[in-house]
Amino acid sequence: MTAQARYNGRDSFEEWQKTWQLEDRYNFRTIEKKWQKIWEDEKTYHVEIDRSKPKFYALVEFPYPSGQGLHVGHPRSYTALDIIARKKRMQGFNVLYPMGFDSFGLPAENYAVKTGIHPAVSTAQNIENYTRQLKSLGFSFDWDRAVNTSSPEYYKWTQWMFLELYKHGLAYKDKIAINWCPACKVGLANEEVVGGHCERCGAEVVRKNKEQWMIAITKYADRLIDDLKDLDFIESVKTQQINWIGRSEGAELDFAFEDDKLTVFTTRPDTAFGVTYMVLAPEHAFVEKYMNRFENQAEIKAYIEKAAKKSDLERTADDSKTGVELKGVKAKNPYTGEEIAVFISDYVLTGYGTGAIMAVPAHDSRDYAFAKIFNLPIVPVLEGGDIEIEAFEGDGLHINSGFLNGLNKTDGMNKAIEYAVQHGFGRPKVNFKLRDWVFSRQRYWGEPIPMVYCEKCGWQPIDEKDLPLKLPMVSDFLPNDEGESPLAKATDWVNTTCPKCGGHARRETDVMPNWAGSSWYFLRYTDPKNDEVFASKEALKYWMNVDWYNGGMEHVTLHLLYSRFWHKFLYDCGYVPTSEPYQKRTAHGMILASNGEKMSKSRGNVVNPDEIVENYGADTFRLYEMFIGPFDQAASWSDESLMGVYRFTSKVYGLFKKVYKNEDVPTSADDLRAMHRCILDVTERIDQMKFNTAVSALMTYVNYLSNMKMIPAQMYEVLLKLLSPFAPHLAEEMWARLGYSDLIVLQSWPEGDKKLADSEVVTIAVQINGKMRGTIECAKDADDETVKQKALALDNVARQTSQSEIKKIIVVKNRIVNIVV
RNA sequence: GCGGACGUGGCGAAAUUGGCAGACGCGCCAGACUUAGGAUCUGGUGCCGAAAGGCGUGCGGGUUCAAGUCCCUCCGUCCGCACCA
Repeated sequence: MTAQARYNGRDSFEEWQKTWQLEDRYNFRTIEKKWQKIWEDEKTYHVEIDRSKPKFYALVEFPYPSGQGLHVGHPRSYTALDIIARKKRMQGFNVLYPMGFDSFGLPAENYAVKTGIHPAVSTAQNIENYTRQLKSLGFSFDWDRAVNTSSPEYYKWTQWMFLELYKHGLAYKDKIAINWCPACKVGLANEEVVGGHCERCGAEVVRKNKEQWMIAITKYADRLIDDLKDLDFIESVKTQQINWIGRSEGAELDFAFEDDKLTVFTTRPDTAFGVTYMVLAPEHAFVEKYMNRFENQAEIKAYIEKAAKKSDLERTADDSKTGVELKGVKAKNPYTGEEIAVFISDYVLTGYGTGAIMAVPAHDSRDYAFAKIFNLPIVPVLEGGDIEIEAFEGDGLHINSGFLNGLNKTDGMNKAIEYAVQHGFGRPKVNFKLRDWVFSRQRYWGEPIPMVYCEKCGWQPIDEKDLPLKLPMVSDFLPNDEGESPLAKATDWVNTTCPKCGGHARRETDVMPNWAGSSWYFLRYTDPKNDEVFASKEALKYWMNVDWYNGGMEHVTLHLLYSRFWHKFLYDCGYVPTSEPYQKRTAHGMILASNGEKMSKSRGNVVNPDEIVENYGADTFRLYEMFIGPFDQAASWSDESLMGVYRFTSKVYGLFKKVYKNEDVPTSADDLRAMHRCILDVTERIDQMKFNTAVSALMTYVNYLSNMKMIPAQMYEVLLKLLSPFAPHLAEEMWARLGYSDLIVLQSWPEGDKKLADSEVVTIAVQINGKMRGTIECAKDADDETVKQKALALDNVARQTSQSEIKKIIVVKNRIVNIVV
């Protein structure tokens, strides 16, 4: 149908008006369901590779389908990228905007323990419920591409990728002290320990030695930092990644210790002349090895035992330093030849550097605190600071430092390392806080690790053709106190044959962590049904990278780091075409309850999205979440503000009565200005994620239209197009009522004209000595002299300038005149 | 302790990045129409003041013709990390 068709055969406004009997209220319940069905039936948002168009891949973090259903926080992110996706579509891009479910995880398993309902059953129900809720909000997801990490078709490839990691030597088994949650009975990655407590249940985490599958993410540490510089990530995300990886450049130095070498890592080799003692972590190998040489063995053993019992939290919560001297032994400073005392103390960590330090109390606050307690010498080797008060950690010129004297920090460091290398007792060294990724979980509801253990052949990967290795059905989901996975009880499944020798072997009973499936899901979206490969080269080449990825700040250290690593590994193997998965990453703020607290079931302040959709409609809900405040900041829910947006949608609906054909195109300069201003503002603000002010711009425009007697059709059509990414159902409905038979979401995005958007007459503020005294109306870009004369002619100005001398007049074009007297 | 973000009406917030502070919305006040329903419409609304006018962006200072915006000191809030040598 063409534009002409819409007023067919009618020539008076009144007559035209009669053709649409508007209900008094905007009936969103019927309207929204109607359009959702049409979009679904017509597969409006389904995409395929189309080389005639530029592609755009918009991604949001897929949810864990919890039993509580969708949280009002989820749609904030989904709506934001839905708006971006819809706008890009209207701008001619081939847009991939997919959704799926990260469906392995602890809650489903805990629920199973409590109720006996199998995780597979509850997960399927929850996914169904989430899908219904998401569809009720009118997102433009391509549902044909939905993925589900707990389906065998999906985790087949997660397992396959694990095998690739194993074959490339990046997955290995190691007995290490892991973070153990005694309540969940599960090993946790460092990333899952928050302030010494289990991220999930809050119980205090203890250390426990266990054999675990590890992934050598540290091999990628440098690249994970360095490659950030070419990415369009918000600064806070980059900073968090960098801090988490924690690169420190320094040196390793060997100190003579008995007839052995005691190696330390330091970032300040320049302060080596100020070393007055050394400290080992209580777990350091030398303590055990040389125990019989120490004079105070009983005291040392008692200290080690005490330290072992302390959790990390206890160790760090108490920053008063404790320790024991290893009496009877000395170390030798390689720079000075001086003999120094050696201590053990739990302020030195076993897992970082070499587990031993050289202590420079004059220039390190921790060493300083320790030296004060144990009355050890404090020798300053840099000028500046006062060691009577505190350690001096700043820069200065070296003193008491032999050949380093007179050098500053940087020069001193270079020289000190150079000297150590020449004399064979040291070398430059880079250390990272990042540890290898603990990849085993003693749990049921996760991807089985496709490895078997044979007495003869050791750990063996299962054959690729046997993938997926399906998770067996069990009915008892409790791990035992030894921390063995529930899978250990499925003996039929556990006992198998060795792929190498054919003899008896046992399957790995630990499963993968939740982070595994989410490390590559964005790749699967490009080709979700493929059962030959995880995604075809063609699909990956066309769709990757993700152009814009939005998610929560809570995932920017863990998930983002893991998935970047995982992707880089696949890139190195030649399976994906790009070395980074996400070109742009943004983050949204949380939605809090009205009192500013987090929403939670226990607090009873949870807002249910279903109720909002039922009572106000999806469009109002979407608009409200965008209007609530700056997108990247936390915002509190408010029912009253929601009403304001509801009024707005009703107004848009009501305006239809005034749309009239004889005024098809706006002619007055004011009308044109209002329209083009709105186009430019909304367009720009969507790109910048300033959704709250984009909605404001729409409101301003609607207020303008409300004040018109009749609305030229084009002005209303532009409103609908600009509104359609935010409130797609309403826009679609009114578009259809205008007489169009094709969908508004397939129309092209309006072009704003900057010239028409600007006024020919500008209001210029007039100031005297920086204080506002009045305003004048001038033609746009009027020359300074005209503006000056007009300003001076103002009553208010004339009165004040007559009494004093004008020193200077500053004219800022189209903005302001400031008269200095 | 370290790192980051931030502090603007009664409230959520805007401010073209140095140029009329408070757009837009909530709430509130007044009026209209109605008085069966979170109603709708019109106008007003930073503070003090009857008015002229004055004062206003956490506090104090500075730069500038001009500061919410830039610089320095302090205070406060939130979020990360937390003995990483």
